[in-house]
Amino acid sequence: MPYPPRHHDEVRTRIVRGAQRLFNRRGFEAVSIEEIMGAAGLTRGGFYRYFGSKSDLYAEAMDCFFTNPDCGNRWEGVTVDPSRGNVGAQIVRAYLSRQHYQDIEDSCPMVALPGDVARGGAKARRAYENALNAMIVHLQKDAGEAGRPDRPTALAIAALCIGGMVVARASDDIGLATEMREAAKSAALTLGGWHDPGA
Amino acid sequence: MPYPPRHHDEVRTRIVRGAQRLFNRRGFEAVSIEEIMGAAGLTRGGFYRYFGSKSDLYAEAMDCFFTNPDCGNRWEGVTVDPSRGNVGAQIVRAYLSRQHYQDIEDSCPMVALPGDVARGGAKARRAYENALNAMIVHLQKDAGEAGRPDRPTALAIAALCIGGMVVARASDDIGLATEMREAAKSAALTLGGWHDPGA
DNA sequence: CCGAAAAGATGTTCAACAACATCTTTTGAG
DNA sequence: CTCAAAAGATGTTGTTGAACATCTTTTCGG
Repeated sequence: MPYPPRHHDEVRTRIVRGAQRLFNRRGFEAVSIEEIMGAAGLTRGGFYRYFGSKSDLYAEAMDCFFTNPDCGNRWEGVTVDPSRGNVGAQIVRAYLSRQHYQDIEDSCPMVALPGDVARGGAKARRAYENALNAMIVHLQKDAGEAGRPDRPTALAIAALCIGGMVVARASDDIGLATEMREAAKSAALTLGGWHDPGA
Repeated sequence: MPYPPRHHDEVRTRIVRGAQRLFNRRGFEAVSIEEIMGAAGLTRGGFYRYFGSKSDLYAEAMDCFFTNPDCGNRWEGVTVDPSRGNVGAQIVRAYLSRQHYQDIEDSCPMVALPGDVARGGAKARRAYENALNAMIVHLQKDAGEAGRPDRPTALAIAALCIGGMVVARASDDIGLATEMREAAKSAALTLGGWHDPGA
């Protein structure tokens, strides 16, 4: 069997990675299979050797750094370092950072795609849910002395992170968008019991 | 000039109303002009007598009950009554209600369309921003003795309302969705200084 | 170095859509 | 009652898409 067994997986992840960026930027409907394959350096024909349909790929594009450690969502220098403790606060700051706000293509899919997902099939919604659950787990993994937030609090923090960014991205005035990010960040840090050293 | 001058406006709002529902359910791209006009009882031809393009209509479909009192977003019996005081708490409860969660078509566009808007033109983003600003104003219109929330708090409450609902809608498990709505509701009420009488 | 299988490129089909042009109907003003 | 303007219906065009079939190229095992 020609081609090393790695090759198929390599190309496959290359397709998914490119598709993530395209979906993040333009949404599910507006992206064509031809573009997706083009981003991976291929032409449309081979697509169905890797995925049963566009929707199938979509669900896989929901992978984010909460579910997949090496997914590479780092948002320009904003990193989350588990060894530094207080993971929850780190996540909040990274999530609502200016970098994440600007970096549409490498955005967390939970921010960029919730509308499409809500309208999509169960498979996409399950993938979204996975990412969300993973985020909750991370938010509760607080190693600091502040104590872990309970589950309802962790859910509210997630809502603030995702909601704050969604709203900021949908606003035209960058001033309002910034205000929203900061307000959500501050509220989330307070909720978590993590002190808020301003911007 | 035949046709009473009212007629044009009547048909126009009929088109917008129908388009809102269609956009809420299926998003911008997936809805065709033919469907929009069909929902208004017309055929596609007349569309361009009312709107310059599909995008123009889209911006108008962002109208919600924060910007337009008689927009009719009432979510099945869940009403906001300014005379009953504590408007902020009423908004939070209505916004994160089961009814609003289920009533996709009559949903607040800020929940249903932020993704499309973020990807769309400046006109749509300005319309979204209008709705958001109007919501903030209402959230600060607290008439109770609890005192008005300050602006950052109002922004955070809005993020919780919109974000909580967005995430709930994108999740597959209705249990998680409910949990999220309740957690966001509780956190928002606490933030506002309004007591939280549970579900 | 050969050939089979995997990978990828190209072709086809059918359907949908936006935008606009043009034709037909409706309506109230005079 | 008439007619012109507004409203609405229908036709046209050019484009794009998903899905799948089929052809060509690449690659590595023997």
